[in-house]
Amino acid sequence: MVSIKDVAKVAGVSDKTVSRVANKESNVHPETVEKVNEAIRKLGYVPNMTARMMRSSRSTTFGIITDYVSTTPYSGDIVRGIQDWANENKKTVLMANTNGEPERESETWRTFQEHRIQGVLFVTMYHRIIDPMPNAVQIPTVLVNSHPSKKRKYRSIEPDDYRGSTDLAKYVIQLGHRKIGYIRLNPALLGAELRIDAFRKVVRDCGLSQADLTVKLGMEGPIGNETNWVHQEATEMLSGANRPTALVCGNDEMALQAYLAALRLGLRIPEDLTIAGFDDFRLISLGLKPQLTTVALPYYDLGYKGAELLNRVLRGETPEEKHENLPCPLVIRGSSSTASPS
Amino acid sequence: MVSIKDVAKVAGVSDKTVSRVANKESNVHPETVEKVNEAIRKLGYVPNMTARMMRSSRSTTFGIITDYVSTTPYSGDIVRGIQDWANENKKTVLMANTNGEPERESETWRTFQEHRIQGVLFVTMYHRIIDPMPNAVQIPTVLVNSHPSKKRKYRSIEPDDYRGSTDLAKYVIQLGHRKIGYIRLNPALLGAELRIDAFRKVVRDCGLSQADLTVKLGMEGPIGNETNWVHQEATEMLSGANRPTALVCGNDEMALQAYLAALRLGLRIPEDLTIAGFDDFRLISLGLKPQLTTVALPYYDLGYKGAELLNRVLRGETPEEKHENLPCPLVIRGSSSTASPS
DNA sequence: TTGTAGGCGTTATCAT
DNA sequence: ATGATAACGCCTACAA
Repeated sequence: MVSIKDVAKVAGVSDKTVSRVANKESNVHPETVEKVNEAIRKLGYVPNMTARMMRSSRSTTFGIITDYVSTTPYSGDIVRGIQDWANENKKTVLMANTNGEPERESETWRTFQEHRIQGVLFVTMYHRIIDPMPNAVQIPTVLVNSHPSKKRKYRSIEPDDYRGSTDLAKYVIQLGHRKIGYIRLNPALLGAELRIDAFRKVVRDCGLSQADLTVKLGMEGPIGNETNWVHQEATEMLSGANRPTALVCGNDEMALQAYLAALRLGLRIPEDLTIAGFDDFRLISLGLKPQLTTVALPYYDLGYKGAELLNRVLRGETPEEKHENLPCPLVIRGSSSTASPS
Repeated sequence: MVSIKDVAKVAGVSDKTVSRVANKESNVHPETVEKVNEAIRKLGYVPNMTARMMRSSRSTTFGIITDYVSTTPYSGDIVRGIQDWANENKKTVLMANTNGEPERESETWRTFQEHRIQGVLFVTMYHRIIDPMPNAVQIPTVLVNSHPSKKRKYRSIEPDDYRGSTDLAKYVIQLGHRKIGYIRLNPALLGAELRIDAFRKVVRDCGLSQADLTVKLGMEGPIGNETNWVHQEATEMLSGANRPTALVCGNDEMALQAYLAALRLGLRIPEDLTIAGFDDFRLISLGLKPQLTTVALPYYDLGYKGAELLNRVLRGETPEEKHENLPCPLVIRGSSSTASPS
């Protein structure tokens, strides 16, 4: 490989001068700069980050640890967000996936240490409580899309499920719906509780009785292999004479099930029934016809702002144990409309 | 940071000996190994890859370039496949995403050169023909999920759309269906042609007349912002007296549209109508009820075997311009059944 | 404005 | 089986 010395020889200057030019330092004679740059071009010299990093012991690499398995497709947007931030700020990104296996997680921490990484973004595919690496590792870390367990101190950046669900509830009630069905998310997810709590609170605050809100459990069991009651529950809920005029689902996958159930019962959406979901999984939310009203998960922003947060942490600008909450915007589409006067 | 010299001092040996132990070289006295390892443990020494790489100029890092935008969620599985292979083979993975922007692509090549990466996996989110980086870069590269344009020589690994579609066509015909509808993929996708060509050939080979196969275009326009005719076309196709008993769609997104259209027409699936898709986007294929028969895209394997192929290339074990095709397995689920005797 | 000396942490080479 | 010395490519510190 062509090194700084080769360039120096061709340009007829010292290697240090080449270094200066390569780093765009001031105090180099313009003519010299020109000369050196020409040599660089001629030889196709590309600086060696490895050497640069070693000498200055200043890394510009972030590590990403994910726990993806084949579920939760759009959570990959978190990584895109991180990469965009990294690209804009001249950082490089080293990535590893644990498949959720603790052994691979600790291997990864080790590898990242070996590479003298600046900091780590620990990305989970769904919103939950975690406790990364029991064995002490001292690389600065930010949790993305998860909340740290009490034991350790980590900064985190998370979606504001509670607020998003509040907005959705208010919207549905403002549409005039007074009989509302709600099919709950798997309780194993942190979002499940936040979303139903928020929804219940709004219902109460708006003066509706709890009887106007019918809540059913849609899924349960281990993530990725849950039992799914949604179609059945929705069918039952929508078959009664006193059926709800709006059916809210814990997420878009469940909304799809409810949607199918409604169509099979001959209900028109949104004229006869308003359906809404959560997550904005576009394969579903944009795939349905009419498209699905839903609360979007800010995956991309979680990544982008997570990287930003990590950067602030590295510069000592952020206190320990700081948690950021990112808004989950309500996306209104065709599956919801005002309650028809019945 | 604690270095090899610190360990040497504590263990009372030379730094080279520590190096030997760290690299598990033979010809070190067992007692010495023990002594050194204890010092390593005591000091928490972690080797510095940066320095190691510099000295031996042997990199163990693969670069991944993706062109993801927010569409095509499951293509992230390609990356998972790569990461799994990398993990199993002690490679590290540097990642960058171009968002499809050429400027970012060339920045990325540059960055990878700076990091003295071993090789690059160029991953596209959908199956298409590409021509990476017009400006010559000499890092060994394997294209994953795309086919090189004629101009340059690249190895590639791609899904066998043709074969997958052939299997699906045979299956549908074996079920006894004689009137078949087919809604085509956006012609901008490489898979579109492969899939319809294969389908047509099987129909011909099985002695059906072309009149028994009704082909409609389902989507067109720029990827990510296409015009969608599927629901409309499906409704039309299924409304006629002489309607098809099986409706095959270019992918699962389109199958969802067809599914909804069928339900709205009061058709039962699969009793009245067999529906099949392509891609196995599980949010849809497992979300529908009954679940969708489809041809799976081997995303994970593309990544895993792509990494494997790159590794072989790096070891000089693979000739130039070699293309691998990976099978797209037919996944039979509830949305398909034998044609009812009408 | 430019150059020299030295060292970052590791491994290659050659001795012992 | 172990060690001494040099070198990888770059940058820091200092000098000219």
